[in-house]
Amino acid sequence: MGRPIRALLTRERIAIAALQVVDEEGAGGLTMRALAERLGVKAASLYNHVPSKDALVDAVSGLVNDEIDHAPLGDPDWRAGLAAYARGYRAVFLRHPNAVALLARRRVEADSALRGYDALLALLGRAGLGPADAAEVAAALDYLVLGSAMETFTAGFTREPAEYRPQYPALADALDGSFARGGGATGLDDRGFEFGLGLLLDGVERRAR
Amino acid sequence: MGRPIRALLTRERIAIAALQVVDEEGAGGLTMRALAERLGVKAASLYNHVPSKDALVDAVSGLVNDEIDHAPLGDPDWRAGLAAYARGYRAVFLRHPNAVALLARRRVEADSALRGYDALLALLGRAGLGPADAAEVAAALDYLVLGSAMETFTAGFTREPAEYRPQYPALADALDGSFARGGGATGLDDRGFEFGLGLLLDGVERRAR
DNA sequence: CTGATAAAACTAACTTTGTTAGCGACGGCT
DNA sequence: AGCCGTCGCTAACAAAGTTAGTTTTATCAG
Repeated sequence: MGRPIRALLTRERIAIAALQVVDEEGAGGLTMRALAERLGVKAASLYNHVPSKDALVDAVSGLVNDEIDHAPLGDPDWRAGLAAYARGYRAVFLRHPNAVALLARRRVEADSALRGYDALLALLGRAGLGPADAAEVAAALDYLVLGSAMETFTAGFTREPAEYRPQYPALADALDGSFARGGGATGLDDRGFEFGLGLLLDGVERRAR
Repeated sequence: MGRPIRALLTRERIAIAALQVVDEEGAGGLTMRALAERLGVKAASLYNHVPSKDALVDAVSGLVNDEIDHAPLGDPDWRAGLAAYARGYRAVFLRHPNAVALLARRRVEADSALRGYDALLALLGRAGLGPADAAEVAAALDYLVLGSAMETFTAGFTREPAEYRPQYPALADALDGSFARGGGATGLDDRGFEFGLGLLLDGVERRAR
């Protein structure tokens, strides 16, 4: 075919398509050939724009991270800002559940990620925390968000609550009681996250004095 | 070679070796051929004991989960028991950092895992929580433990604090301040986890009334 | 305008890895 | 003793990441 009149690919277009594949078919569905086909191209052509699949995954990781909105961290009301930031942060991961596994163990080298942490720590400083305390709170917040995005909790209980009752009565009670509050399985995940977030916000307030 | 006098392999021995490989060389190093070589055997022989690599990963996942000690959940002092359980839970993941990614998105079907959740929820009931509240606390605890095991927080900051200062002053302050408390990067991770755990325990106590 | 160079697509092929098929020696049951 | 199932082996396939080399075309210096 030779070089086309107009370039068919871009590093960015490739990354976007890759994220689509991951979202639609899971991380396992992301193969260079499948990705190429979606872009109307052959697999080898991707290597004119991306050095390796590993680098491609990094680019996808960057795309997802860029969806995180850091603006709430500038809110003068630190409590509202922190809550909004944490919820938005989590929402991004929930929008790309299949990508979480890809992102989790990657290094944070991107400038935007570092700026996000800097803004988060600055907000905690404004809330009245010393630097070392702020670091611990930021870590705990990170754990809560990331953990809730991995969502092993309700994802693990695939059967009906009643089926658990004979062997695991406390588990069945908990699932029944939680479902009664509405929202089904995601409702429980959401409330678990909100519970943790509320504790964190209160904890910041208490430690700030 | 033909059948050996004494069977060389067992499903269990294979899983143990697989976990060793993952621990030593990362999840990417786990190939059927590498695993077979470690066991003094050829790759195809593994399939006499394990139906697929996916099933093997499940077995590895089970091994790690079995390391979690559920005994503290029986402690009559629920607060001490819950803290010990959470720390032990997290310690297992920290002992197998490369395995976390394998475990995270797997279904919880194993009996031991369900029994663990049942015991956890029963403990929360003894602490005075209703079933729905207990479910939320259990979820939040899961998020904290899992998130802290994934450890993206300090793992992301590979440079010296001073190098961050020009662009990210609040981040540099936080790292400096945290390192002053000792323990280096893991110290920060530990304290972040302990901070979250303390909040959770206090939150349970408050909600129990 | 022309020609050299680099970009960007392609085809073909190599390597690694999961997996299957079929062979053969050996233990254990009838 | 004889059969059968076990269990390791060799050989090979298919899928997937990657590389080499070809071809066409944009770009830019002169």
